[in-house]
Amino acid sequence: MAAANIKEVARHAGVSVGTVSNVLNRPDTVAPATRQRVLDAITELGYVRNDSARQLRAGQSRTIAIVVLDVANPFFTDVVRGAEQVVEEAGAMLIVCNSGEDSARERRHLELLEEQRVRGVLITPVHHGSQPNLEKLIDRGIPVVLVDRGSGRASRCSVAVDDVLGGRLAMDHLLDQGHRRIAYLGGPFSIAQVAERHAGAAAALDERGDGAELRVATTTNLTVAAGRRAAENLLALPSRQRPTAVFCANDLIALGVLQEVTTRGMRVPADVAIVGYDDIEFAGAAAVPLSSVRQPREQLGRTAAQLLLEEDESGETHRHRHVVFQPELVVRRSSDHTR
Amino acid sequence: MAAANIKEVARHAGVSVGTVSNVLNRPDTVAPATRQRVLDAITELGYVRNDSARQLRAGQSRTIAIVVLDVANPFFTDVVRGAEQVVEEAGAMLIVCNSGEDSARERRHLELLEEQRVRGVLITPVHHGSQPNLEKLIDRGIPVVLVDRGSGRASRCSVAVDDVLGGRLAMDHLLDQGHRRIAYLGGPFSIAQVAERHAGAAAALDERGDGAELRVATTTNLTVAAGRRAAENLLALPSRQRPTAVFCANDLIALGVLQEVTTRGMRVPADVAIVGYDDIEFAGAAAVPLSSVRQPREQLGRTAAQLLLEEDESGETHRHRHVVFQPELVVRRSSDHTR
DNA sequence: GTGGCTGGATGAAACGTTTTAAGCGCTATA
DNA sequence: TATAGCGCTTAAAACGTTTCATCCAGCCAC
Repeated sequence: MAAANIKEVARHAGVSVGTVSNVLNRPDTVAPATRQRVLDAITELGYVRNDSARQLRAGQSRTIAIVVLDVANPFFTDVVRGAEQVVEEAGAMLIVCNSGEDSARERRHLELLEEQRVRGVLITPVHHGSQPNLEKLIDRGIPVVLVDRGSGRASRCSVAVDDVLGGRLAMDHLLDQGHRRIAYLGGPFSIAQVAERHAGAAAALDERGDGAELRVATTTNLTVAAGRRAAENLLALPSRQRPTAVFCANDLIALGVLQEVTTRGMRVPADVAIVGYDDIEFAGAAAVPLSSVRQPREQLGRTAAQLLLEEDESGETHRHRHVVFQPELVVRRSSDHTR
Repeated sequence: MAAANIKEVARHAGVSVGTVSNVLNRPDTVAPATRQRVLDAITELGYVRNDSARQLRAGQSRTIAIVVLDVANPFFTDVVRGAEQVVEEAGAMLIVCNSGEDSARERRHLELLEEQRVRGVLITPVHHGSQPNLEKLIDRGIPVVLVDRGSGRASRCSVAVDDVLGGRLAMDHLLDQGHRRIAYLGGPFSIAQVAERHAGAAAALDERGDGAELRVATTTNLTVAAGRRAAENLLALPSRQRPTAVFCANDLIALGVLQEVTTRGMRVPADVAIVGYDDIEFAGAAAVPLSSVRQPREQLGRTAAQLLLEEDESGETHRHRHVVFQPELVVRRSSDHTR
């Protein structure tokens, strides 16, 4: 069956195209009898609106995009679910794009999204600095909301969790536990979260000033495998230099470290204590339940989507907002042997 | 800056619209000097193609959709990553839709996708039976590939892992370990995988015929929380009836069971052995490393996307194919105390 | 000098909607 | 009997591309 268009429907129902369009978009402006005839024709022909034509005419699509660093990271999947709720309530559609922490892919996605004239973009950018393609979207008047990045920039809204505070919480806890040789694992530092969590940890350590030291081991990305590799190097150190505690930039890294440590027959937390970040669902179910810094993930997504819709509706009068949530430390056995 | 269109670019470069279009789509058919002038105009005006108009004219979009049961399930995120690779190589774009195991949402998504005239759809349907919206897509000539569902249907391609075999592997293993009271946890049974894994387990048990029994506990969905709830009920049974082993329809359920069992101070595998399904990344890192049936997830996604592109290109001459992969049992401590 | 060919550019049609001004047949009011 | 207003429908323009038939100038072969 060839795809029927509005014209055929009109012919079939013995009305004009305009009327069919009205039935579709403002049903109450057309007489009941006519409306029914049109609806019958629609079902009979199996007519389905052509969204391209619609969008072309409207100049804008009804889809909102979210560009995340990693679709397979439970942190982002939860953010996506939160955003989804809000977007669907608003009758729009959310499409998920995966930059994979690769800024070339991110650029490609943004280009395509601009071509598609999406209604708005939620994004956790790969790099902190300004992204030309992102600026271009904004110039074009497409609302952009930064997710999980507290930008003070005036040109866009943002939602974020205070990563510096999160780093502090983790570090204070480890210091309280008596650790003095501590490592921070994560990377690349071009990812703002990685840098800020570190900054918080470093600041907390400085303020204590009790001679504890913080060693940094940079990873190439934030996956379980990367965590394992980083742990290998750390554990190879002579025991006098080896850190007694590790603070990881996210839970995937932390799980990798945990795997490597136990594989080598060392004990957590006795030999090495571990604190992760994100408190993903699997953290509590890990071999040794993982201490982690919890973030309100779904709420992050919901709020981001709300800000976006708000901006889209209010247009010129919109004032950009920056919402910052507070993280919370969840202590489990991986950093506290009394549990 | 107002969105410049091709007409303005043409005026700016002193050529016709047709020429600009040629520069964009067949650069070699236009004289180098002219081409350069056009390109300059494009960058100067910040021109970006309007995809709606393009699609309208072309009658088809360049996006391919994948509709999954749960974006937060690591099984599907890996399938998505596999599909993504292939789709992007082909210069198309993959959009991810989440049905959330809800058939109304699935329908809504399919409607929108049809309106968008997507180039093809990869889908793990919520229900096994025929989905009218899916049939409609196929009628319209849009290729559909079933993912993780071995449909013998002639009207579409499919990729799947042999779930019956997977169920067998798990059950044979548990029987080998000496278990005689075994439970199967999962649901709803309207999800084909849930039903087939059970069927495999039941068949294996029948063939042995050594008086072992299989109790079924149905869950409302396939999440960690559901696993926990189901485990609560099982563990409340008097110890003479309580199963000594649990085979779970997926790893999320299994992790939930594991959490509940350990929370109650019982031991895995001594008191209850557990086997999961999917072998997600977190299975090996669980409190008690989880035995699980492994599936080639990324390959599933890649193959599905390949079949789709193949069908899209070959058109009428295409013959539908059904690719079935073999699962593999990974035994870890949760079902084998000797490890 | 004519005819044909070629590389390059053009103009117009077409894709399927939505929107807007205008038209039509009525009834109610003056 | 005009006139205004109302409810419904229509025709046509517009959205921004791509494509295709056409055209033109220059060149070569005869």
